[in-house]
Amino acid sequence: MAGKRRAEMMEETRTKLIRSARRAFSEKGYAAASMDELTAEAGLTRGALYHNFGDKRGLLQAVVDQIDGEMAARAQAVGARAETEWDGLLAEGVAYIEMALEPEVQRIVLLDGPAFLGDPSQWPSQNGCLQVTLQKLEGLIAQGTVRPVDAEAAARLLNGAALNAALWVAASDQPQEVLAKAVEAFRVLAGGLLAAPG
Amino acid sequence: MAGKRRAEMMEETRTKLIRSARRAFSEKGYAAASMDELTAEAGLTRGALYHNFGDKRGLLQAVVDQIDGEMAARAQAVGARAETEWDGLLAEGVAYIEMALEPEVQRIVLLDGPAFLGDPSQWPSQNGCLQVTLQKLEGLIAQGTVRPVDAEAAARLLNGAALNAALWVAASDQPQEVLAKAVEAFRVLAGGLLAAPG
DNA sequence: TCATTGACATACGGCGCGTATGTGTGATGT
DNA sequence: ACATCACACATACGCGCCGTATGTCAATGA
Repeated sequence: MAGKRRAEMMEETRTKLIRSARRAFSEKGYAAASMDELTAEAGLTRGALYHNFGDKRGLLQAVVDQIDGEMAARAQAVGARAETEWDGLLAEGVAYIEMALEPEVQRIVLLDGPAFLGDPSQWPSQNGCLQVTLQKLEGLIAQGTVRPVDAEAAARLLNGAALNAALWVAASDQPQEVLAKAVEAFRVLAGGLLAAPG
Repeated sequence: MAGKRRAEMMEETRTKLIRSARRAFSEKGYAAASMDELTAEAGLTRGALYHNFGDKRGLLQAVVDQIDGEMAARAQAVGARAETEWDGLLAEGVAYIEMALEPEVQRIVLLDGPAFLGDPSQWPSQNGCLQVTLQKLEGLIAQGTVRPVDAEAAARLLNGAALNAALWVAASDQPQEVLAKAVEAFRVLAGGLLAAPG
Protein backbone atom coordinates (compact mmCIF):
# COMPACT_ATOMS: atom_id res chain seq x y z
CA MET A 1 0.00 0.00 0.00
CA ALA A 2 2.72 2.39 0.96
CA GLY A 3 4.98 0.81 -1.60
CA LYS A 4 3.98 3.23 -4.29
CA ARG A 5 6.45 5.64 -5.76
CA ARG A 6 5.80 9.37 -5.66
CA ALA A 7 5.08 9.59 -9.35
CA GLU A 8 2.46 6.88 -9.04
CA MET A 9 0.83 8.65 -6.14
CA MET A 10 0.68 11.90 -8.03
CA GLU A 11 -0.80 10.21 -11.07
CA GLU A 12 -3.41 8.69 -8.81
CA THR A 13 -4.40 12.03 -7.30
CA ARG A 14 -4.66 13.53 -10.78
CA THR A 15 -6.91 10.68 -11.78
CA LYS A 16 -9.08 11.09 -8.70
CA LEU A 17 -9.40 14.83 -9.21
CA ILE A 18 -10.30 14.47 -12.88
CA ARG A 19 -12.88 11.84 -12.04
CA SER A 20 -14.53 14.09 -9.45
CA ALA A 21 -14.34 17.03 -11.82
CA ARG A 22 -16.10 15.12 -14.58
CA ARG A 23 -18.95 14.43 -12.20
CA ALA A 24 -19.15 17.94 -10.79
CA PHE A 25 -18.77 19.76 -14.09
CA SER A 26 -21.31 17.62 -15.88
CA GLU A 27 -23.87 17.88 -13.10
CA LYS A 28 -23.53 21.52 -12.08
CA GLY A 29 -21.66 23.06 -14.95
CA TYR A 30 -18.16 24.47 -14.75
CA ALA A 31 -19.11 27.86 -13.35
CA ALA A 32 -21.29 26.52 -10.55
CA ALA A 33 -18.97 23.72 -9.53
CA SER A 34 -17.15 24.39 -6.27
CA MET A 35 -13.51 23.44 -6.01
CA ASP A 36 -13.89 22.76 -2.30
CA GLU A 37 -16.69 20.27 -2.82
CA LEU A 38 -15.03 18.76 -5.83
CA THR A 39 -11.74 18.08 -4.11
CA ALA A 40 -13.41 16.94 -0.90
CA GLU A 41 -15.32 14.34 -2.86
CA ALA A 42 -11.97 13.05 -4.07
CA GLY A 43 -10.68 12.95 -0.49
CA LEU A 44 -8.35 15.88 -1.08
CA THR A 45 -8.25 19.67 -0.72
CA ARG A 46 -7.80 22.58 -3.11
CA GLY A 47 -4.08 22.43 -2.42
CA ALA A 48 -3.74 19.28 -4.50
CA LEU A 49 -5.70 20.88 -7.29
CA TYR A 50 -3.63 24.02 -7.61
CA HIS A 51 -0.47 22.00 -7.34
CA ASN A 52 -1.43 19.63 -10.15
CA PHE A 53 -3.46 21.79 -12.52
CA GLY A 54 -2.51 25.39 -11.78
CA ASP A 55 -6.04 26.69 -11.51
CA LYS A 56 -9.67 25.86 -12.11
CA ARG A 57 -9.37 26.29 -15.86
CA GLY A 58 -6.40 23.94 -15.91
CA LEU A 59 -8.57 21.24 -14.42
CA LEU A 60 -11.28 21.88 -16.98
CA GLN A 61 -8.69 21.64 -19.72
CA ALA A 62 -7.52 18.27 -18.43
CA VAL A 63 -11.07 16.97 -18.22
CA VAL A 64 -11.92 18.22 -21.70
CA ASP A 65 -8.81 16.64 -23.17
CA GLN A 66 -9.66 13.31 -21.62
CA ILE A 67 -13.25 13.24 -22.82
CA ASP A 68 -12.30 14.53 -26.24
CA GLY A 69 -9.79 11.71 -26.56
CA GLU A 70 -12.38 9.14 -25.63
CA MET A 71 -14.83 10.57 -28.14
CA ALA A 72 -12.30 10.52 -30.95
CA ALA A 73 -11.38 6.93 -30.21
CA ARG A 74 -14.99 5.81 -30.14
CA ALA A 75 -15.82 7.63 -33.36
CA GLN A 76 -12.80 6.22 -35.11
CA ALA A 77 -13.71 2.70 -34.00
CA VAL A 78 -17.24 3.11 -35.32
CA GLY A 79 -16.00 4.57 -38.59
CA ALA A 80 -13.51 1.79 -39.12
CA ARG A 81 -16.23 -0.84 -38.88
CA ALA A 82 -18.12 0.52 -41.88
CA GLU A 83 -18.01 -1.20 -45.26
CA THR A 84 -16.93 1.83 -47.26
CA GLU A 85 -14.99 4.92 -46.42
CA TRP A 86 -18.01 7.07 -47.14
CA ASP A 87 -20.22 5.04 -44.86
CA GLY A 88 -17.49 5.40 -42.30
CA LEU A 89 -17.68 9.18 -42.47
CA LEU A 90 -21.42 9.11 -42.02
CA ALA A 91 -21.13 6.65 -39.16
CA GLU A 92 -18.64 8.90 -37.42
CA GLY A 93 -20.96 11.87 -37.74
CA VAL A 94 -23.88 9.93 -36.36
CA ALA A 95 -21.66 8.69 -33.55
CA TYR A 96 -20.84 12.27 -32.62
CA ILE A 97 -24.49 13.15 -32.52
CA GLU A 98 -25.23 10.22 -30.26
CA MET A 99 -22.28 10.85 -28.00
CA ALA A 100 -23.29 14.46 -27.62
CA LEU A 101 -26.44 13.24 -25.95
CA GLU A 102 -24.44 12.18 -22.91
CA PRO A 103 -24.53 14.97 -20.32
CA GLU A 104 -20.80 14.76 -19.72
CA VAL A 105 -19.97 15.38 -23.34
CA GLN A 106 -22.61 17.99 -23.90
CA ARG A 107 -22.14 20.07 -20.81
CA ILE A 108 -18.35 19.89 -20.55
CA VAL A 109 -17.04 19.60 -24.09
CA LEU A 110 -19.72 21.33 -26.11
CA LEU A 111 -20.94 24.09 -23.83
CA ASP A 112 -18.46 24.96 -21.10
CA GLY A 113 -15.37 24.00 -23.06
CA PRO A 114 -15.73 26.55 -25.83
CA ALA A 115 -17.04 29.19 -23.44
CA PHE A 116 -14.18 28.98 -20.95
CA LEU A 117 -11.32 27.62 -23.02
CA GLY A 118 -12.03 29.25 -26.34
CA ASP A 119 -12.16 27.74 -29.79
CA PRO A 120 -11.73 23.95 -29.66
CA SER A 121 -9.14 23.93 -32.43
CA GLN A 122 -6.84 25.89 -30.13
CA TRP A 123 -6.99 23.26 -27.40
CA PRO A 124 -3.80 21.35 -26.57
CA SER A 125 -5.62 18.13 -27.34
CA GLN A 126 -5.96 19.60 -30.82
CA ASN A 127 -9.57 18.46 -30.83
CA GLY A 128 -9.26 14.79 -31.58
CA CYS A 129 -12.80 14.59 -32.90
CA LEU A 130 -11.97 17.05 -35.62
CA GLN A 131 -8.77 15.23 -36.52
CA VAL A 132 -10.61 11.96 -37.02
CA THR A 133 -13.17 13.52 -39.33
CA LEU A 134 -10.43 15.41 -41.13
CA GLN A 135 -8.46 12.26 -41.89
CA LYS A 136 -11.50 10.42 -43.20
CA LEU A 137 -12.36 13.35 -45.41
CA GLU A 138 -8.86 13.64 -46.83
CA GLY A 139 -8.92 9.97 -47.71
CA LEU A 140 -12.29 10.35 -49.43
CA ILE A 141 -11.12 13.35 -51.40
CA ALA A 142 -7.98 11.52 -52.46
CA GLN A 143 -9.99 8.59 -53.75
CA GLY A 144 -12.35 10.91 -55.59
CA THR A 145 -15.48 10.02 -53.65
CA VAL A 146 -15.77 13.49 -52.19
CA ARG A 147 -15.49 16.66 -54.21
CA PRO A 148 -12.19 18.51 -53.85
CA VAL A 149 -13.20 20.98 -51.19
CA ASP A 150 -10.99 22.22 -48.38
CA ALA A 151 -10.89 19.25 -46.04
CA GLU A 152 -10.53 21.21 -42.84
CA ALA A 153 -13.41 23.49 -43.71
CA ALA A 154 -15.66 20.57 -44.54
CA ALA A 155 -14.65 18.70 -41.40
CA ARG A 156 -15.44 21.71 -39.26
CA LEU A 157 -18.82 22.24 -40.82
CA LEU A 158 -19.74 18.58 -40.48
CA ASN A 159 -18.73 18.47 -36.85
CA GLY A 160 -20.50 21.72 -36.17
CA ALA A 161 -23.66 20.43 -37.76
CA ALA A 162 -23.50 17.24 -35.73
CA LEU A 163 -22.89 19.13 -32.53
CA ASN A 164 -25.80 21.46 -33.05
CA ALA A 165 -28.05 18.59 -33.96
CA ALA A 166 -27.14 16.93 -30.70
CA LEU A 167 -28.00 19.98 -28.63
CA TRP A 168 -31.36 20.00 -30.33
CA VAL A 169 -32.00 16.34 -29.69
CA ALA A 170 -30.96 16.60 -26.06
CA ALA A 171 -33.31 19.50 -25.37
CA SER A 172 -36.19 17.78 -27.10
CA ASP A 173 -39.13 16.04 -25.50
CA GLN A 174 -38.99 13.00 -27.76
CA PRO A 175 -35.27 12.38 -28.15
CA GLN A 176 -35.77 9.21 -30.16
CA GLU A 177 -37.86 10.75 -32.92
CA VAL A 178 -35.83 13.90 -33.06
CA LEU A 179 -32.63 11.91 -33.19
CA ALA A 180 -33.89 10.07 -36.24
CA LYS A 181 -34.71 13.33 -37.97
CA ALA A 182 -31.33 14.78 -37.11
CA VAL A 183 -29.46 11.75 -38.42
CA GLU A 184 -31.48 11.79 -41.63
CA ALA A 185 -30.81 15.47 -42.18
CA PHE A 186 -27.15 14.93 -41.46
CA ARG A 187 -26.94 12.26 -44.15
CA VAL A 188 -28.68 14.49 -46.67
CA LEU A 189 -26.45 17.42 -45.91
CA ALA A 190 -23.27 15.37 -45.99
CA GLY A 191 -24.39 14.10 -49.39
CA GLY A 192 -23.56 17.52 -50.74
CA LEU A 193 -19.92 16.57 -50.45
CA LEU A 194 -20.24 13.62 -52.83
CA ALA A 195 -18.64 14.00 -56.23
CA ALA A 196 -21.32 11.79 -57.78
CA PRO A 197 -24.61 12.63 -56.03
CA GLY A 198 -26.60 9.54 -55.11
CA MET B 1 -35.64 66.80 -18.89
CA ALA B 2 -37.69 65.92 -15.88
CA GLY B 3 -40.75 65.80 -18.04
CA LYS B 4 -40.44 62.11 -18.71
CA ARG B 5 -42.94 59.62 -17.46
CA ARG B 6 -41.83 56.79 -15.19
CA ALA B 7 -42.25 54.18 -17.87
CA GLU B 8 -40.01 56.12 -20.20
CA MET B 9 -37.37 56.48 -17.52
CA MET B 10 -37.43 52.78 -16.82
CA GLU B 11 -37.12 51.93 -20.46
CA GLU B 12 -34.16 54.24 -20.67
CA THR B 13 -32.36 52.58 -17.77
CA ARG B 14 -33.00 49.19 -19.30
CA THR B 15 -31.49 50.44 -22.53
CA LYS B 16 -28.46 51.86 -20.77
CA LEU B 17 -27.87 48.68 -18.83
CA ILE B 18 -28.18 46.49 -21.89
CA ARG B 19 -25.78 48.72 -23.78
CA SER B 20 -23.18 48.50 -21.02
CA ALA B 21 -23.74 44.77 -20.74
CA ARG B 22 -23.14 44.24 -24.43
CA ARG B 23 -19.79 45.95 -24.09
CA ALA B 24 -18.76 44.20 -20.90
CA PHE B 25 -19.92 40.74 -21.92
CA SER B 26 -18.30 40.89 -25.32
CA GLU B 27 -15.01 42.20 -23.98
CA LYS B 28 -14.60 40.15 -20.80
CA GLY B 29 -17.06 37.35 -21.26
CA TYR B 30 -20.15 36.82 -19.16
CA ALA B 31 -18.44 35.06 -16.25
CA ALA B 32 -15.68 37.62 -15.84
CA ALA B 33 -17.89 40.66 -16.23
CA SER B 34 -18.53 42.46 -12.96
CA MET B 35 -22.00 43.76 -12.28
CA ASP B 36 -20.62 46.62 -10.24
CA GLU B 37 -18.39 47.85 -13.05
CA LEU B 38 -21.07 47.23 -15.63
CA THR B 39 -23.73 49.23 -13.86
CA ALA B 40 -21.31 51.98 -12.85
CA GLU B 41 -20.40 52.46 -16.50
CA ALA B 42 -24.07 53.03 -17.16
CA GLY B 43 -24.22 55.56 -14.33
CA LEU B 44 -26.27 53.24 -12.11
CA THR B 45 -25.81 50.60 -9.41
CA ARG B 46 -26.62 46.93 -9.06
CA GLY B 47 -29.95 47.88 -7.55
CA ALA B 48 -31.27 48.97 -10.92
CA LEU B 49 -30.07 45.76 -12.47
CA TYR B 50 -31.76 43.41 -10.02
CA HIS B 51 -34.91 45.45 -10.18
CA ASN B 52 -35.14 45.31 -13.97
CA PHE B 53 -33.68 41.94 -14.85
CA GLY B 54 -33.93 39.83 -11.72
CA ASP B 55 -30.36 38.60 -11.77
CA LYS B 56 -27.23 38.44 -13.83
CA ARG B 57 -28.61 35.73 -16.09
CA GLY B 58 -31.68 37.82 -16.74
CA LEU B 59 -29.50 40.57 -18.10
CA LEU B 60 -27.63 38.12 -20.31
CA GLN B 61 -30.95 36.85 -21.58
CA ALA B 62 -32.04 40.36 -22.50
CA VAL B 63 -28.77 41.06 -24.27
CA VAL B 64 -28.89 37.79 -26.17
CA ASP B 65 -32.46 38.39 -27.26
CA GLN B 66 -31.56 41.80 -28.59
CA ILE B 67 -28.53 40.68 -30.55
CA ASP B 68 -30.35 37.61 -31.84
CA GLY B 69 -33.13 39.83 -33.11
CA GLU B 70 -30.69 42.08 -34.90
CA MET B 71 -28.99 39.10 -36.48
CA ALA B 72 -32.22 37.61 -37.71
CA ALA B 73 -33.29 40.91 -39.23
CA ARG B 74 -29.99 41.38 -41.01
CA ALA B 75 -29.96 37.83 -42.35
CA GLN B 76 -33.52 38.12 -43.56
CA ALA B 77 -32.73 41.38 -45.32
CA VAL B 78 -29.76 39.81 -47.06
CA GLY B 79 -31.75 36.72 -48.03
CA ALA B 80 -34.61 38.77 -49.42
CA ARG B 81 -32.27 40.58 -51.79
CA ALA B 82 -31.23 37.40 -53.60
CA GLU B 83 -32.59 36.53 -57.04
CA THR B 84 -33.85 33.07 -56.15
CA GLU B 85 -35.08 31.50 -52.96
CA TRP B 86 -32.18 29.09 -52.99
CA ASP B 87 -29.64 31.85 -53.38
CA GLY B 88 -31.40 33.54 -50.51
CA LEU B 89 -30.82 30.56 -48.26
CA LEU B 90 -27.15 30.46 -49.14
CA ALA B 91 -26.84 34.20 -48.65
CA GLU B 92 -28.40 33.92 -45.20
CA GLY B 93 -25.96 31.23 -44.22
CA VAL B 94 -22.99 33.25 -45.40
CA ALA B 95 -24.38 36.24 -43.57
CA TYR B 96 -24.47 34.23 -40.34
CA ILE B 97 -20.87 33.21 -40.82
CA GLU B 98 -19.82 36.80 -41.34
CA MET B 99 -21.86 38.12 -38.45
CA ALA B 100 -20.37 35.52 -36.18
CA LEU B 101 -17.02 37.16 -36.75
CA GLU B 102 -18.12 40.12 -34.69
CA PRO B 103 -16.92 39.68 -31.10
CA GLU B 104 -20.29 40.66 -29.68
CA VAL B 105 -22.09 37.94 -31.58
CA GLN B 106 -19.48 35.30 -31.11
CA ARG B 107 -18.74 35.78 -27.45
CA ILE B 108 -22.25 36.52 -26.23
CA VAL B 109 -24.61 34.61 -28.49
CA LEU B 110 -22.48 31.69 -29.61
CA LEU B 111 -20.32 30.92 -26.60
CA ASP B 112 -21.74 32.33 -23.36
CA GLY B 113 -25.38 32.14 -24.44
CA PRO B 114 -25.59 28.38 -24.81
CA ALA B 115 -23.31 27.79 -21.83
CA PHE B 116 -25.30 29.88 -19.36
CA LEU B 117 -28.78 29.92 -20.83
CA GLY B 118 -28.95 26.45 -22.33
CA ASP B 119 -30.04 25.36 -25.77
CA PRO B 120 -30.87 28.35 -27.99
CA SER B 121 -34.16 26.86 -29.13
CA GLN B 122 -35.40 27.14 -25.56
CA TRP B 123 -34.73 30.86 -25.38
CA PRO B 124 -37.71 33.20 -25.07
CA SER B 125 -36.61 34.94 -28.24
CA GLN B 126 -37.13 31.54 -29.86
CA ASN B 127 -33.85 32.04 -31.68
CA GLY B 128 -34.81 34.34 -34.48
CA CYS B 129 -31.88 33.23 -36.61
CA LEU B 130 -33.20 29.72 -36.67
CA GLN B 131 -36.72 30.89 -37.49
CA VAL B 132 -35.52 32.80 -40.51
CA THR B 133 -33.62 29.84 -41.90
CA LEU B 134 -36.53 27.57 -41.11
CA GLN B 135 -39.00 29.68 -43.08
CA LYS B 136 -36.75 29.86 -46.08
CA LEU B 137 -36.28 26.11 -46.00
CA GLU B 138 -39.97 25.38 -45.73
CA GLY B 139 -40.59 27.57 -48.75
CA LEU B 140 -37.92 25.79 -50.71
CA ILE B 141 -39.26 22.38 -49.80
CA ALA B 142 -42.76 23.42 -50.78
CA GLN B 143 -41.61 24.57 -54.19
CA GLY B 144 -39.64 21.36 -54.70
CA THR B 145 -36.21 22.93 -54.86
CA VAL B 146 -35.09 21.22 -51.68
CA ARG B 147 -35.59 17.55 -50.94
CA PRO B 148 -38.39 16.79 -48.49
CA VAL B 149 -36.33 16.55 -45.33
CA ASP B 150 -37.42 17.69 -41.89
CA ALA B 151 -37.13 21.46 -42.16
CA GLU B 152 -36.26 22.10 -38.55
CA ALA B 153 -33.54 19.49 -38.55
CA ALA B 154 -32.01 20.88 -41.72
CA ALA B 155 -32.20 24.44 -40.42
CA ARG B 156 -30.45 23.46 -37.23
CA LEU B 157 -27.67 21.66 -39.03
CA LEU B 158 -27.15 24.54 -41.42
CA ASN B 159 -26.99 27.08 -38.63
CA GLY B 160 -24.72 24.85 -36.62
CA ALA B 161 -22.37 24.45 -39.53
CA ALA B 162 -22.29 28.19 -40.11
CA LEU B 163 -21.66 28.89 -36.45
CA ASN B 164 -18.78 26.47 -36.24
CA ALA B 165 -17.28 27.80 -39.42
CA ALA B 166 -17.34 31.26 -37.91
CA LEU B 167 -15.54 30.16 -34.77
CA TRP B 168 -12.88 28.68 -36.98
CA VAL B 169 -12.53 31.80 -39.07
CA ALA B 170 -12.36 34.05 -36.04
CA ALA B 171 -9.59 32.04 -34.41
CA SER B 172 -7.60 31.90 -37.64
CA ASP B 173 -4.55 33.94 -38.53
CA GLN B 174 -5.71 34.76 -42.05
CA PRO B 175 -9.43 35.41 -41.57
CA GLN B 176 -9.95 36.43 -45.18
CA GLU B 177 -8.64 33.24 -46.76
CA VAL B 178 -10.23 31.00 -44.19
CA LEU B 179 -13.54 32.79 -44.58
CA ALA B 180 -13.48 32.06 -48.30
CA LYS B 181 -12.86 28.37 -47.64
CA ALA B 182 -15.62 28.24 -45.06
CA VAL B 183 -18.12 29.87 -47.35
CA GLU B 184 -17.21 27.54 -50.19
CA ALA B 185 -17.57 24.48 -47.99
CA PHE B 186 -20.88 25.78 -46.72
CA ARG B 187 -22.21 26.09 -50.27
CA VAL B 188 -21.07 22.57 -51.11
CA LEU B 189 -22.61 21.11 -47.99
CA ALA B 190 -25.87 22.96 -48.43
CA GLY B 191 -26.00 21.61 -51.97
CA GLY B 192 -26.80 18.24 -50.44
CA LEU B 193 -30.27 19.56 -49.73
CA LEU B 194 -31.05 20.21 -53.40
CA ALA B 195 -33.54 17.90 -55.06
CA ALA B 196 -31.74 18.24 -58.38
CA PRO B 197 -28.02 18.38 -57.63
CA GLY B 198 -26.23 21.04 -59.59
C1' DT C 1 21.17 9.91 9.85
C1' DC C 2 20.16 14.23 8.38
C1' DA C 3 19.21 17.82 5.06
C1' DT C 4 16.31 18.70 1.23
C1' DT C 5 12.79 18.41 -1.97
C1' DG C 6 8.20 18.30 -3.12
C1' DA C 7 3.23 16.93 -2.72
C1' DC C 8 -0.37 18.38 -0.36
C1' DA C 9 -2.96 20.82 3.63
C1' DT C 10 -4.08 25.02 6.04
C1' DA C 11 -4.72 29.97 6.50
C1' DC C 12 -5.73 34.40 4.63
C1' DG C 13 -7.48 38.20 1.76
C1' DG C 14 -10.44 39.96 -1.68
C1' DC C 15 -14.04 40.03 -4.86
C1' DG C 16 -18.55 39.29 -6.64
C1' DC C 17 -23.28 37.89 -6.34
C1' DG C 18 -27.82 38.03 -4.23
C1' DT C 19 -30.93 39.99 -0.73
C1' DA C 20 -32.72 42.95 2.72
C1' DT C 21 -33.43 47.50 3.76
C1' DG C 22 -33.47 52.51 3.02
C1' DT C 23 -34.77 56.79 0.24
C1' DG C 24 -36.42 60.19 -2.74
C1' DT C 25 -39.38 61.32 -6.62
C1' DG C 26 -43.28 60.85 -9.47
C1' DA C 27 -48.12 59.29 -9.37
C1' DT C 28 -52.89 59.46 -7.02
C1' DG C 29 -57.04 61.04 -4.46
C1' DT C 30 -59.64 64.64 -2.40
C1' DA D 1 -52.63 72.04 -3.10
C1' DC D 2 -51.46 68.80 0.15
C1' DA D 3 -50.92 64.36 2.02
C1' DT D 4 -50.20 59.66 0.94
C1' DC D 5 -48.77 55.84 -1.71
C1' DA D 6 -46.07 53.23 -4.86
C1' DC D 7 -42.12 52.26 -6.99
C1' DA D 8 -37.55 52.71 -9.19
C1' DC D 9 -33.30 52.67 -7.62
C1' DA D 10 -29.40 53.14 -4.03
C1' DT D 11 -27.12 51.45 0.06
C1' DA D 12 -25.74 47.93 3.36
C1' DC D 13 -24.84 43.25 4.59
C1' DG D 14 -23.57 38.34 4.48
C1' DC D 15 -21.92 34.39 2.25
C1' DG D 16 -19.32 31.62 -0.92
C1' DC D 17 -15.62 30.97 -3.81
C1' DC D 18 -11.20 31.59 -6.00
C1' DG D 19 -6.17 32.32 -5.84
C1' DT D 20 -1.99 32.73 -3.09
C1' DA D 21 1.03 32.52 0.73
C1' DT D 22 2.51 29.71 4.25
C1' DG D 23 2.95 25.46 6.87
C1' DT D 24 3.79 20.29 7.33
C1' DC D 25 5.25 15.77 6.80
C1' DA D 26 6.90 11.94 4.20
C1' DA D 27 10.02 10.35 0.64
C1' DT D 28 14.54 10.82 -1.36
C1' DG D 29 19.65 10.90 -1.60
C1' DA D 30 24.28 11.33 0.16
